[in-house]
This record gives sequence, C-alpha cells and structure tokens, in this order.
Amino acid sequence: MYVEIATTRPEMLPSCQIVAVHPSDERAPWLVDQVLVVPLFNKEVKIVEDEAVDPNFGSGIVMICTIGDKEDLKWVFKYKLPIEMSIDEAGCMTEICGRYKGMKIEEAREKVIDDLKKKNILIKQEPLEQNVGVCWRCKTPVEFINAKQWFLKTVDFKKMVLEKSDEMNWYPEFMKIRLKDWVDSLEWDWVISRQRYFATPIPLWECEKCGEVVLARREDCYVDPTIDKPPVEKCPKCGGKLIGCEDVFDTWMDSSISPLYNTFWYRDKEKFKKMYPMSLRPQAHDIIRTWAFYTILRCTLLTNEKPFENIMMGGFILSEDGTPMHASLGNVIDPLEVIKEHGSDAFRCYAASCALGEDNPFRRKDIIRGLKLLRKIWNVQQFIINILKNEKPEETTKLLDIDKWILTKYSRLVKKCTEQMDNFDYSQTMKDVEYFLWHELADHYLEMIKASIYEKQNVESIKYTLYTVGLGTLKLFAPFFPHITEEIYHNFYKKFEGDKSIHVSLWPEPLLIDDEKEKSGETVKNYISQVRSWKSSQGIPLNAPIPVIATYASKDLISKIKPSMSIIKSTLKYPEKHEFIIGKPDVEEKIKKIIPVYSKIGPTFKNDGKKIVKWINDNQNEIISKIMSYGDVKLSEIPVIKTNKDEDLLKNGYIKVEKEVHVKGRDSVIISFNGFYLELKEKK
RNA sequence: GGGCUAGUGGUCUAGUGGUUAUGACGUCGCGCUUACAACGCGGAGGUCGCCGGUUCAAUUCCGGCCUAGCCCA
Repeated sequence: MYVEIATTRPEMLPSCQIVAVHPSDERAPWLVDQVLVVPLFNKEVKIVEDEAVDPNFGSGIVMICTIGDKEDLKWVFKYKLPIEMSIDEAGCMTEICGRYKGMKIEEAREKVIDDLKKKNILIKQEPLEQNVGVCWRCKTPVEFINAKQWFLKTVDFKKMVLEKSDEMNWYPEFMKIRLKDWVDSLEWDWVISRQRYFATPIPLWECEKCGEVVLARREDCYVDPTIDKPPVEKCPKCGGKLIGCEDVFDTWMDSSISPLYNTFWYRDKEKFKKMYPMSLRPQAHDIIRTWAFYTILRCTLLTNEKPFENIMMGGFILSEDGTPMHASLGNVIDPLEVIKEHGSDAFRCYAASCALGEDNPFRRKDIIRGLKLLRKIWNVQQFIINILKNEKPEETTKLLDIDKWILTKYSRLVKKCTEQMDNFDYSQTMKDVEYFLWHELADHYLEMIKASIYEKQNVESIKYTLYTVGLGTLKLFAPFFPHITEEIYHNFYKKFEGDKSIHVSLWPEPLLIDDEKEKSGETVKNYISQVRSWKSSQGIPLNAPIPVIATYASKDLISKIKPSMSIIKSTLKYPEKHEFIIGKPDVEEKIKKIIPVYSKIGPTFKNDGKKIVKWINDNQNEIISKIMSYGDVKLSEIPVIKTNKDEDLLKNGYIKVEKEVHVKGRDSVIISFNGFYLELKEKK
C-alpha cells in the first residue's frame, strides 16, 4: 500500500515530518493516524488531518518538511515538529540526507528524482509555475535555515502601531493601507539580529556555560562586544566565561530611531519636548513596511507617542525608458551630473512636477522647461526691478481696476497655494505659480501697464502692485527654486524687507479679494488680448497704432472696461478720440448655428433628450428663421416630444446660438468678439 | 498568488458625470513688440488600455480583463 503525494521539493524527503490530508477528503477517515514510510529514507511519519491542506492541489495529500516554505513553518509550530534541517547555510544537503549529503540543492533534487524513477516510485512529473522568494541580486531561491536569532517583540503591538498610524496624516492617504495590510499579516516577531560584517554590533555578552546574557552599560555604548570587555569579568550566575555577541543589528534597528535622534531624545529634554513628534517624515513607498513601520513601532514603544505628524510618500524617479533604475541594468541617471549641467533649480523644476506618490520617468527635456521658467522669472523680476528704480513704493489706496484685478488674482493664488502646500501638493502649486507668473502677470498685467509707465501715468499704484506681486510671487517660488529666488531677493528686495534670506521670510498672505474688479480686469484683459491677437492675425506689428474709432458693447461691458480706458488706449495704440459707446454699430447679425445645451436638456428630459438634440440638429434652418422672426422657439413647438412646458428654448438656456456679423456701409470695418464691436476706419 | 497604485496627442503629464480633454517637450506657420527671439501669437496632432454595467449622458462611477510599478519578514 502506498499514498500518492505531489511535491516540488523531492530533495526534502529526508526532513519529512508528517503528511497531511484535508478533513473532508473521503480518504481521510482511514488515512489519519496511519504511519507512512518515506521512500528512499525509510523514515516513519504519521498522517494528520488539517484544514489548511488544499484538496485540489496535487493528490490532495501534502508532505510537511523542515523547512520547505512558510506553510511548513506554520505546521512546525502547530504540531511541534522537530526542526531537522535537510539544507545547511551553504545550500548543501545535511547529515540526515544520507548519500545525498553535501550535494547542492539542485543536484540532490535530480539525484533523488533519478533514484525514485529507478525504484519505480515516481508516478508523474510535470512542470509547475511557482512563486518563490529569491535573492534580489543573484536571483538564487531563498531557503529557510535554523539559526539562533534575537527578536524584538512585535506581534503584541500590532494594534498600537495601527492606532498611531491613524493619528498621523498620510500623503497620499492610500499609502496607509499598505502599512495596515502589512501589520495585519504579521505572524512573528521582528528578527533584529543579522550575521553580517558591517552594521551596529548588538551590545551584549553571553555565558559560554549557562547562556546568561549580560548587557552593555548605557554609558559604555557604543560597544563592540567582539573587541570590548563586558562590564563584569565573569558570568554573574555561574562564573562562566562571557563571549561577545558576534551578530549585528538589522539596519532598520538603527534607522527606526531617526526621529528620536533628531529631536535630541535622552540628550536634551527641552529640545526633545519642543521637537517631538517631528512634523514630517518624507520617504518613498518601497519602505513602508520597513522604515515607516519600524519607526512607528520603536518610537511609540519608547515614548508612547507617534514619531511624526505627517508622512509624505514620494514616488520613484524611473529611468528615461520608464523602467526602474538599477546599477545592474546600467540605466542609472546621476543627479549630480544633471545638476552640474543644468543647475539644481532646473532639476528641481522637474522633480517638483512629479505628483506625490507616483513614479515618474526622468526626462531630460523637462529640465529645459525648467530652464525656460527660470529665465522667465529672472526677466520678469528684472523688468519689475527696473521700473521700481531702487525704491520700495509707498502703499496706496488709489489702485487702478487692473491693479485690483492682478492683486485679487495674486491673493487667490496665495490662498490656493498655501492650502495645497499644507497638503503637500507641491506639483500643483508649482504649476499654479508658474501659470500666474507667465500667463497673468507677464503676458497681461505687464503688457497692460508698460505703456502707462513709459508715459508716466498711474505710476504709484502700478509700482506698489509690482512690488507686492513681484515679491510675493518670488516667495511662492522659493521652495521650488531656492537659488534663483534667493539671488533676486538679495539683489533687490532684501534691503527693504530686512530678512537675511528669502527662505526665513514670512510666507505671503492674501491681501485683496475684489470680485467685481476681478471681473472687470478679466474683461479688460480679454479685450486687449483679443485686439492684440487680431493685430497679429492681420500681420500688423503689435506696437503699430490702429485706427479704431469706437468700441460698442452692452452697458455692462462698457462699464467694466471704461475705467481702464487710458490703459487700453496706451496699450493698443488707439487714437486719442476713441469712444466707448453703449449699443451696437450698424451691423447685420446672422445666426449661423444652433447649439443644443446637453447639461440643460439631459437632466430635464432624460430619455427624450436624445430626440430633442437630434431634432435641433436636423432643423437648424427652421429654428434659425423662427428666432429671427419671433425671437425664440417654444418647447411645445418641438414635434418629437410631448410636453406641457411652454418655456422658450433660447431664453431658458436649452440652446445657444452662434452669430456672424456682417458689415453695413462701406467705409468702416467691424471686428467683433465676446460681445464687443470695434469700428475701424478702413485702410487706404 | 495577495495588497496598493497607474494606463490620456509622437513623448511625458493635468483633470473632469455634461458631448470642442489641460499643459509641457517636439513639430508646422506668422511676427524683432524699448523684460525676455532662449520671446510672443496661431495651427496640426487624441477611438482618454480592453470588455461589460449603472446613467438621459462615462475618459470620469462600478465589475472583469490586459499591461506596468512597489511591497509580501
């Protein structure tokens, strides 16, 4: 009689301890408690029943060896099996393996299989895909060995660690789940001893005879017990010889006290009280189960308090092809060389553009973007400094609409950036500041005030605004580009501000939020940029005068731009007698297209929405002519749906119209955009 | 195998339950404009990984799959 067993580790037969079958297996009732003889080794083992056996794997019967895998280890503890090792530290078969002793694992495996075949014991052999732990360097499968180690009690403190982790803010939040899953899966304590050459020695001696442990005295540390003498001559218990511990600590034993070390724990009570817990732990996501976990565990055990308030998880910088950098792959990018070539601020621009917690391929080209931005910052600041003429402008209440506009924009930016930085969303912050500097301040505000400054109009309010926004923007950039911002600060702002470095100066505060002026400013900005882009499209140089006689628009629009009349005229080189007129010039307007508004039609008509949209698209001409003659179309006029509603489509926002303007008369040209109509004297 | 995350123009990336999806790099065209031509303006370039579900409407929410990254003492 025999029992069929499938195994991936035939070379472990000599360390087979028991054989297990699932309790529900129909063979279980007569197999359990029977004794089997291990082939080739004539060793007697018992059969047990165990829920953990997978009845669908192999023959449904499993042999338990010391120690093939993690499952085996569990069974070792459960059934208190003897730990008879078949593989030694060198990866060779041990004494108990008989004629296979001294062979390498693979060799022994082959020989055992051969011998099983010879004896006709092997029934079947088939390939199996497996997931085995391997050495990260040489890819050799990792084996369990039986060795004496030092442990730190950990399993008892799982709940404590999770509670402390909940007290901290995790950025991004989902990284906390990784810690939780790790802690929940912990089954044994932390092995803190390592058999290595370089690390912190474990400061203790053991009695040769009775195993008594003698710890180093605190005042004697740092201690290397393989060199230094123990604090007592002989074993205090039996008088035996004391032998220094040759093991060293797991590296995380050292790194897990970094918050304690940095806050002067045990060295300066006051500093410690002030600084602990630390405000921030920045780290990468690959060492959550090590650095983060062991730090929380150890610091909490020693202080009863969490080690830090916030934990921020950066991603990896991958190689340019998107694969992780490894010395062995030869795809490592040396940051020092990048910095040497392009400067560290440009490099930081790339780094800061990577979203928190996400891996990003390194892109040399993104550093070029950084250089461009730095150049823009420099040029904008030089322009501002040049206008300010070595003076700090007085605070003034006589602000122009566009001053209030840019100050409002700036204040909103400060508010947003402050909130984002508080949440470690630095990549968004850098983009927001960049957008503001480049596409609000430089492209629009500076363009709008330029002519005014040259003509010496409104100089005070503009100077005040430039100084405020210039310095504030520089401060917002400071965390990202510490060098260029510091340089500009020292060159100009420092003598007025007094702080010895921009990096110790106060973070800016929002100072003005004016919704109304913000809207006016936006209108002026769009007006000017539309005219500039029209000039550009006509091939007219931007500084060439254009004969725009009048601007027509609604009362509301005119009231928004009229206060900025002088800015508009000087910026666009309008003739002095240009007029802003409420109303429309003598033009003919034609509706070109009817556009359905999905966000209005959808929620109102649900399933009928599609029919309505189709009807609108199919009946463009009919709808256009109805609007031209009656001003609007009613819902009840749509034949494809039944409705009692009598609402007007256009008036109630179910549709939008696209218009085309035609000129009436011959000696002027009309350009129109966003509700404005500009009348130009025709050229020639 | 398990947990977490990501997949968007050529490349990298932002973002959103509303139909014309952001920006950068690259590319093409136009323009020297008293801070910046290493600049400005404009254009081209996308079945938002695949399949299904929820919804009037999905790139977005849900489920499955594929691919990639990190971790699994």
